[in-house]
Amino acid sequence: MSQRDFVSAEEVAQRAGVSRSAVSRAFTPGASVSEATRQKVLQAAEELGYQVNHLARGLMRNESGIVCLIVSDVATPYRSALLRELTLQLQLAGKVAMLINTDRSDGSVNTALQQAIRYRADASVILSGLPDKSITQLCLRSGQRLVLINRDEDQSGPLHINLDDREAAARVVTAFVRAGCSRLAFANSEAGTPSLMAREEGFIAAARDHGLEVVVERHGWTGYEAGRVLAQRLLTRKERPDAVFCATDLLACGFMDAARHQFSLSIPQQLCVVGFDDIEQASWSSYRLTTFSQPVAAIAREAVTWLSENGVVQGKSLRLHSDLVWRDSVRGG
Amino acid sequence: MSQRDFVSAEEVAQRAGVSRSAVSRAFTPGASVSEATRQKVLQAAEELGYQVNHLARGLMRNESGIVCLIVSDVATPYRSALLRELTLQLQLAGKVAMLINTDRSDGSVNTALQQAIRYRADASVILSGLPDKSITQLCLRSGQRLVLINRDEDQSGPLHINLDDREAAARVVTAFVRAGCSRLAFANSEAGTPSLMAREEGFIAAARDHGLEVVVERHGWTGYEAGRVLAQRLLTRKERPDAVFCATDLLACGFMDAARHQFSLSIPQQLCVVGFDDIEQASWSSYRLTTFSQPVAAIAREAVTWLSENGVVQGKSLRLHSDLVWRDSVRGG
DNA sequence: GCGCTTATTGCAAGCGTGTGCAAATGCTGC
DNA sequence: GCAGCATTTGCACACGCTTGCAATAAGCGC
Repeated sequence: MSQRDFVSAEEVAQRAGVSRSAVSRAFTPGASVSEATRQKVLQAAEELGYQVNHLARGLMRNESGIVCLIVSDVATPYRSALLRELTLQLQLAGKVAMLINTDRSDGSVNTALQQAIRYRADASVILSGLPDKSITQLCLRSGQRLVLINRDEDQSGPLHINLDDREAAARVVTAFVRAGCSRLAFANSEAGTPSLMAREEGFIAAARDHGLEVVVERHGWTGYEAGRVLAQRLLTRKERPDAVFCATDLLACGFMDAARHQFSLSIPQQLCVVGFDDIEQASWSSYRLTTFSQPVAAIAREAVTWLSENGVVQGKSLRLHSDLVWRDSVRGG
Repeated sequence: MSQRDFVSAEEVAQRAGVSRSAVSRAFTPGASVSEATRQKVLQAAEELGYQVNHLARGLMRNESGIVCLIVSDVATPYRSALLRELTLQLQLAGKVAMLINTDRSDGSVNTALQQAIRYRADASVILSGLPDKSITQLCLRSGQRLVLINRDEDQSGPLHINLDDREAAARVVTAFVRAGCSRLAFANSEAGTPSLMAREEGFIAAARDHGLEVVVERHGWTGYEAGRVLAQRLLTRKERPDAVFCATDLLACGFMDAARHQFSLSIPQQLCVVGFDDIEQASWSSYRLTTFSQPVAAIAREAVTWLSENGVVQGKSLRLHSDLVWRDSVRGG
């Protein structure tokens, strides 16, 4: 262990010629200190470079100020956008984000939550995977709040934030039929996330309402490469689809690239494509993808306000709306 | 404040019928406990859902296990890739990442570092911006380690990790002349980051060695949109460049899209483009961009091993090599 | 059983902070 | 000057953990 020597409140107190409690109070909003000593303390602190020890404060207050963000595939555009928004909002609310990267194994979310408990995080936000019920129970019992984003699976304690995936999928169908498409396809990943499945099911159901069948393919883990493979599969069918809804923009990008460069199809003339997430790349002029925007800012805002409410809060379930942003990958926008 | 009630070592001790110290030792690798009591403790802990309080442990051990990652523009492909690698390596090393989002204002890195101090982070890794020397001094004096990635600016305490930007830039020049290009341009952002400037200067210098002039344009903050603007500026010159080195892949993507869709230029026939970072999009078939790979994994590994060495460490400066990955945006790869 | 060494155990102090409580200080009106 | 009050201040304990130290238990050769 290296030499660690942070300046403590004691030293500040001595320099300012006051008691240690005065120092503590000077850094506690709303505490009973005269302006005079407050200034003395603040100056001494400034000179010494004192910063309140949040480990100790957290220990006393039983409130660490830490919020744990549990997420896999951080490097993915949608995930990182949500992450940015969350950290931003958290900082604005005076909290700080602890980032835990999970892989796709079941246990990894559990260990992440245990880590959150060890650091006595005020709350955890889960963006990927699903923890065992026993662990969530432990969290709630310990007084740790939980936010589940796009994880469905209603439990009673946590805050659930979901999108209107099914309705969105229905809107895609009407867009496709309005564009004159009839051979619909859905390109999904094998991840089987609730929100992805909701899009798939919603799409199939809405198509059926229009008397249309849907060809579904699933492959890989919601990335660009998977999109290419799905294109390979779907575009080589004898009845080639003329409209495909991709569960994700990343899939859509891969799909479009394969469709154009490998199958020489022109979009939207020969093939209409819709994605989901509205990642930055969807707006790039090589894609100009029609897609649904994830209301990341709203999600983050809802999450942060809920978890910084004081008093005992109860879980609730929010369903946010995702706008269809029209670009050029569907005819007749 | 909500009801917070985590289970403490005391309760575990009671249930296991041992003293509180025994519990502590059972969770401390290498401590002196008999296997029998260790098992008793572990079982009781399991039953109660006990997790060691790392706030308290950090307070005692003077070592929080927290490493602070300070970064702006998290949602950017290169940044998020580096972030992923860092969090991964940190977790492997038994540390946990605290993520602080900075904006581009000068003070924001400073406040971020203060936050790091407040949580008594074992170390901070700075991916964006540059802290005031007074703050870095405070960190080092307090025994907090500092890693600066691609920030140049040699100070003595921290670990510096940089790339061979100048050499890389020189390699681009030779690639361009080998492709028969003669009207070189450099597309940069206004950010003025040391590494970006090193690429610019290296490029100009190497071009001069070949008797070539370079047209330089700078705009915006290293994003796709800025790339489009730069294309606008550079491709409307009477002497239109036939080879452009973009300081960043993101710039390059914007540049390529504008060049193709707006100026109807074909790449690499009429225009050669090289980027930097090797973000995922660079490999997408709409771009197939020749670029330099950032050795993110190596960067993260170096950073984490350095900051988890024990004993007092001294700063050092590492310069890593970035490979040129050849794709199709330059003739004659 | 005894003396010896060695592995375990419990006690208690301490890490840096917040906060209730009582003492002290300042202020007002007379 | 003094009583009466509101505001400030310091003391001391608590938070949950680690760890040095002394005490106890265990093991061993005789």
